[in-house]
Amino acid sequence: MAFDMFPDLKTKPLFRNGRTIYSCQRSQKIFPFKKRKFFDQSTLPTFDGAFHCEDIFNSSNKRTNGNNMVSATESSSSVTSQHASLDSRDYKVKLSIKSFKVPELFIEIPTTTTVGSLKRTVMEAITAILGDGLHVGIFSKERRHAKMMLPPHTKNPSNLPFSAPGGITRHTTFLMLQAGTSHAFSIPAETNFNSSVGSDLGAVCSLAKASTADKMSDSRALVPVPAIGRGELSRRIRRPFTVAEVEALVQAIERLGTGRWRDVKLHAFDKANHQTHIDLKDKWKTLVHTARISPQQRRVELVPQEVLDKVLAAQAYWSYRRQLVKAEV
DNA sequence: CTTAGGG
DNA sequence: CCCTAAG
Repeated sequence: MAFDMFPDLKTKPLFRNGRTIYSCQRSQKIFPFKKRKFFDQSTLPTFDGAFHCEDIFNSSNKRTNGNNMVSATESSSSVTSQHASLDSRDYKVKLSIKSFKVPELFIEIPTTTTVGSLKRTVMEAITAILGDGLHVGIFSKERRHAKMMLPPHTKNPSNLPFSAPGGITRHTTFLMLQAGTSHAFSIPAETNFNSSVGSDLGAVCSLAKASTADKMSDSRALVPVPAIGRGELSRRIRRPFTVAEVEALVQAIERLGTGRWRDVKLHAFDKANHQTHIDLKDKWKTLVHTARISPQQRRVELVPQEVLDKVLAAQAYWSYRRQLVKAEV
């Protein structure tokens, strides 16, 4: 069986199964990535840095000609191919590729790399190598570890290197290549540990973040990627609200109500805090939503239930007041 | 520039 | 978080 890294684009798509097709629509914007859910739906149950795919030609389609030959790369990957039937007319193929690796890919990554820019950087590097013939998409799956498995008595683990109340955010970036057939490889990517603490007062101060992203500082740059020159496309780095910030927000809303986000920002948050009044508004929106859904539907309990109760109460109160005001007019 | 909502 | 129509 012939192996070809990137089969002809004109050949029939190998994976017609809806669950194994990864279409990378890059019609408008490549980012933001909101496909996270895509991976969470157990789409890739065995995707632990490895790649797995399979396709079985329906036995009814017996007269399959050679165009549907299964092809895959053999570069440092283990491929297992098995014919379900010895009958040549009954052409069934089950292909499984695990541990697909791309050797020798060095990418310069600036020390201040964020997950977002890292995806962009990798994207550009890949496209630079492969050219325009392939569609390249990068998806990231992130996990949040709210519980750091600390001893019960360790209330405030401020002695730990990275002990953000919200836990450590871990990112894993997957690269999906598509060209008739789907190849994929993954790279572990970790950057940006955000750390911030809030005081007991209303004001919230943010500490300098600890960045650990210069692991590749001395890596050979196979593909020179401009570290700058794409500022317009970059997003702000994602900095999840800490519990302290949420509490400060809730207190401010209780006092000022919803709809005065600028004041909320001014009163409850330190001037230097990175969260803008828009962020506060957005956060309140998600807080209300979180408070309304059942605890089971929430992911890791970042915000204490007690605080969420206050959210609901405040939201109900100010929502009611708004109705009154509107009615009086 | 701030709000308010959808993206 | 971003984008933006409306105040």
